[in-house]
Amino acid sequence: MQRKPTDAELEVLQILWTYGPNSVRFVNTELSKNREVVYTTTLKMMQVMTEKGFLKRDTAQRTHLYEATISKEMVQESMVNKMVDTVFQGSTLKLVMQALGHEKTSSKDLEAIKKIIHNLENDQQ
Amino acid sequence: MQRKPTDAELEVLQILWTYGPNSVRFVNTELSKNREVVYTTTLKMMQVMTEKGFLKRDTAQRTHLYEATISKEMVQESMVNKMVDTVFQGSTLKLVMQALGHEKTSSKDLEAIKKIIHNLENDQQ
DNA sequence: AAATAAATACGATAAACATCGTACTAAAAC
DNA sequence: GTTTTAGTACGATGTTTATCGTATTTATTT
Repeated sequence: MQRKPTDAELEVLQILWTYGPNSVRFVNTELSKNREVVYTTTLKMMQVMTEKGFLKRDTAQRTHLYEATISKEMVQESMVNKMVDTVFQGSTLKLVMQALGHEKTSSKDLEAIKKIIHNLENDQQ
Repeated sequence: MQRKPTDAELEVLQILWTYGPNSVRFVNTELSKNREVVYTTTLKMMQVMTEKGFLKRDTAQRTHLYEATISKEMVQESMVNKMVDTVFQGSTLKLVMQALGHEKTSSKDLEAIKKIIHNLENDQQ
């Protein structure tokens, strides 16, 4: 991943991650649920994203199908790492504290996190 | 906070958050430890950041002093929230899982997180 | 006071982003 | 077989970002 995706590009990726390979029309319709976008704007963006290597496309049919080439997990990881570095002084703990402290985390989620910690602690020995 | 700070602006903020109000010279020297930056580039950036409202400056002396007007906590919170929304489907849990799963979190940090969870669980009742 | 150093002000520029209009092309509908 | 619809291609534009050079001003040194 040379450049990181921009905010607008993340919106496109999010849709393709959720629904799988799809047409420009589909992505544009999804995007339009949040904000106004002209069809050719979405088209151009997805073409640029293909040049950048974020997407690949299947041109077999008249309606081209685009697919994300970078995984959600990769992007999540690189974004988390970058954020930890730039605003949390390299401390994952601080990030987690922020995330838990300012959100109303459900007790079900808290339980899940406890389980993860439990597993990590066992692994580390 | 109208616009969010760019990556380069975050570097400047980070320095001012850490060392408090300081001169362009100081910030530029700090930045230069990581990468090459010409003095006037840093100057211009800090002037722009002042226009944007990210910094304020004291021009009483010939050497102006710049200070961050947005707190680290505010930026941290807005960045975490944005990230949760854009790449974690609104789930703080997923973010925390990512953060804990892919970093080597020390057992001391894990203990700290357990304490936070404990406190949250008590608060919620 | 003249020369040097250190600061700010300002404008120019190149690249990246986001947006959209127009032109063209292929399929579908009539 | 025309007309209408739905798609891609491509270029233009305005804005933001990051960068830096030059000019100017103020302080310090000699």
